[in-house]
Amino acid sequence: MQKQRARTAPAVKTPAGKAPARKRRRLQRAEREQMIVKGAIRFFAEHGFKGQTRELARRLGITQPLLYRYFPNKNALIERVYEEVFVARWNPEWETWIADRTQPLHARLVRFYQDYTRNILNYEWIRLFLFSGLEGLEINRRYLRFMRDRIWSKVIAEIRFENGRPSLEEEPASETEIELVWAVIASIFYIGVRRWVFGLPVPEDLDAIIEDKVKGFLEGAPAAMAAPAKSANAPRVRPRDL
Amino acid sequence: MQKQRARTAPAVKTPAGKAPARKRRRLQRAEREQMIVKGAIRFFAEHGFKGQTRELARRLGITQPLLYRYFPNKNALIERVYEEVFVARWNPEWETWIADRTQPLHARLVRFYQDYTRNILNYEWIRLFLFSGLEGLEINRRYLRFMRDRIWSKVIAEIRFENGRPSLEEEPASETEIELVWAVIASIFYIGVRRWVFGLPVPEDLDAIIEDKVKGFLEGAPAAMAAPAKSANAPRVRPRDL
DNA sequence: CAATCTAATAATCACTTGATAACTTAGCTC
DNA sequence: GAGCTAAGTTATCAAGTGATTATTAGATTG
Repeated sequence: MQKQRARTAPAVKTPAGKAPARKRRRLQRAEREQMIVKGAIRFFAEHGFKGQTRELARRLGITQPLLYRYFPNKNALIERVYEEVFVARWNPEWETWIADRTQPLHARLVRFYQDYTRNILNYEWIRLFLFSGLEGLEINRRYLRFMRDRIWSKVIAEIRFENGRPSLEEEPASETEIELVWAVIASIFYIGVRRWVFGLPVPEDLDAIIEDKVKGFLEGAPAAMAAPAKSANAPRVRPRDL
Repeated sequence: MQKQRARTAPAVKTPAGKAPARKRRRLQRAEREQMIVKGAIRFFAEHGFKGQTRELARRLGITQPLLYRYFPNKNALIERVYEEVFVARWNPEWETWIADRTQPLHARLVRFYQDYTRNILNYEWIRLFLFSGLEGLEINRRYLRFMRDRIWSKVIAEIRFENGRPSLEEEPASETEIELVWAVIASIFYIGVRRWVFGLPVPEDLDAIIEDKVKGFLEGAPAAMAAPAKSANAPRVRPRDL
């Protein structure tokens, strides 16, 4: 709670020719909005969500209050950024591809992983995802849950099917299985972290890397999954502090 | 440049019994300093370096100006946090262990990687390292350079020696070699990211995982390194946007 | 080309936030 | 236990920062 000082109408009077008077460019509402969102995505990916609205406006070449004509507050703009990057870029066909049993599993997975990689392996996605994770934001958890429910479970189901093992309804996914499926994306994600967080050089031919990973995955995973999970049900401890 | 208003001495007069008057606990200078540093490490690991000094002070149970009796400004405190986490925790023996040819290479590497993992796989290190990377801070780059020069190069040198290949003086480390050495730590680091950034469960037995990774590394790396680097000298492109 | 609509700006508010200066007092010394 | 030293607090500054209000002006319409 903070006391609201009674706002006395300030009676603005332009001091007749003083400020540099920026040339005012008038855009269609939808067009300007899109421009703001696009700029905000880049801006927040660079500076995190604590980046300042004034600085964002400056980079967009507009005044800061204009942002508030398009979004009620800063948080609404941030929400929109998430929507645009994590939700709108989600390809619903991924689930279809993975489950399409007219194709060999290897081909399905390579197709999915390659397309998914194109989706997330860019400056904006990687950094925004990290920022949202570091702040413990709900969007981040939601995305990870979604990924697990929609993608990983399907991948596991298909591998089980391929190897004549029980369905997920009969036997829920083990930690080992989830772990193995995670590992593929993890290594791809980490390429992005190295590139856009640590500024390190990264390998060139992503498609080839993904094909390698999927190959290794399909060679090793089924056996590991079928095994009675030597450490899968072992207690999970915390390495150190907390 | 910002104009400095001439500070008129405000002649503070305590309003004789008004504030809740916190019980003042007086510590030795060194003791208080250590307490502040320790609290700051945790605090900045949670909130990033944009976390506010007032909030930090509140969590320490002290007043905010007291911080400025120990550090000239916020940045000095941040520098100290880095010093404490990234520099002071560096174990100079690591380099010795790796190069100690009285021991088998496998044992040396397992010993190093396990100890190094204990060093970095904790809430504070992982998150502070990410925050510093996201902000593009010099400490981050410096650490990575240091790691490459002091550790990776030695690991590569030892593997070369083990396999009767030319020394690093005769033939500088290839991208492939660096890539392979990186991969081991990368997968360990990523366990920390999953745990302390994304809040996901992680495998329990780190020592076993590391032993596996080192084993895999020593089985695969020498051959891959010796190969004429099929993609090592290939141009490195950027996946998408920038 | 004047009327009208609304995108865009200028001015400013209320609160935040790193930092400083003046004042207070815990606790040690003799 | 008076006096002193320095650890700690109170009050406050000035620039920063999200948000609001009143005004200006670019484009479209008839």
